[in-house]
Amino acid sequence: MKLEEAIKSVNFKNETHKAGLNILYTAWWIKTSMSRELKDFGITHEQYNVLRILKGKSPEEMCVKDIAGRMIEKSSNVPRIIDRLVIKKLVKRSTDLTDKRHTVMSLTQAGLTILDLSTKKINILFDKVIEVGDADATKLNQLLELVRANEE
Amino acid sequence: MKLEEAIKSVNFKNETHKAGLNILYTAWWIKTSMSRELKDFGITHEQYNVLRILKGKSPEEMCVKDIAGRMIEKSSNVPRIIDRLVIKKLVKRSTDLTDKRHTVMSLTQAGLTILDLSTKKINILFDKVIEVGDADATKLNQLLELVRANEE
DNA sequence: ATAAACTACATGTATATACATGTATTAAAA
DNA sequence: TTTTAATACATGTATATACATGTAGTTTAT
Repeated sequence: MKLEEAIKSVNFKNETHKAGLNILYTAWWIKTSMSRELKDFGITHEQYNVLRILKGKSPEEMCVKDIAGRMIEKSSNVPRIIDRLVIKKLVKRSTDLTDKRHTVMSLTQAGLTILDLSTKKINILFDKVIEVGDADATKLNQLLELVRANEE
Repeated sequence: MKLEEAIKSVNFKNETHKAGLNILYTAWWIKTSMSRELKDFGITHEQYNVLRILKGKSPEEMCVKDIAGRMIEKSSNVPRIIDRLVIKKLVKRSTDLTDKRHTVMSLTQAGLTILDLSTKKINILFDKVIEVGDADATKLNQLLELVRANEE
């Protein structure tokens, strides 16, 4: 669906304003698509993101700060997302004994299984549904970096 | 900041996967930038969005469904966002007498003032901070439509 | 060695997201 | 006309976002 239909608006101030809204809408679209795939596994896309980050360093343990630094949405409340993963026994949490301020996390076997299964679905989403082609994806990445070039 | 630094990741499955994460991260960046500008006015970017939508039809009143249909994030809970705008007296809410299922909203004078002032700040964000140029913005819009082309 | 500052995390509050369910009103069907 | 279905919205619950504050543990400075 074209942006114009999606938000029932035709008069954008200019192409840059439209691009801003288009990025916000497309991000919502991607998140919704991801959530739909993850629903069967009983995890949210934020919880999936944490599992994925943990696997990146696995079998090494990671502390909250390290995980937070890898989150896409920087204002995520990582301790609380982990609370839910611990309840579902997908993540193990313990205190680092060399520095007791650190809480360290690692995937459980169940967490690894859920992650592998759900990643298959997410990969289909990114490879089959989002069909932009390599050259266009590269161009898109360049343009998005340009959008954020003037860091606040 | 490059995506790689922002999420401390270098191994993306492919350019399309990277583009997906890049869209999510850039959307977070834009929302955060908007929220910072809106903070002085005591409104969130979702509340700003509703005010902007109301102005689009002003002085005509709009019902919840019409507003919801114009929201960027389709799963927004419009009645509750409006609750907060009504408390701040930025929006007036009443029941449509021709169909009492409809709740109709319109901007108050205060709402209009807040909207005009905050829009000045938001426009600076989109015109000065997000400096992509018209041709690049047009290309970006094309590529984002391509990302969403396979509607689920 | 003790106080002060810093760090990492937990927790609290307000708002938003995502989705399910309840309720009043209107329209349609039997 | 009475029942049934549909519509529009309000409300409830779990989770997440955004941000402030509290607290335990560690480091630094005196």
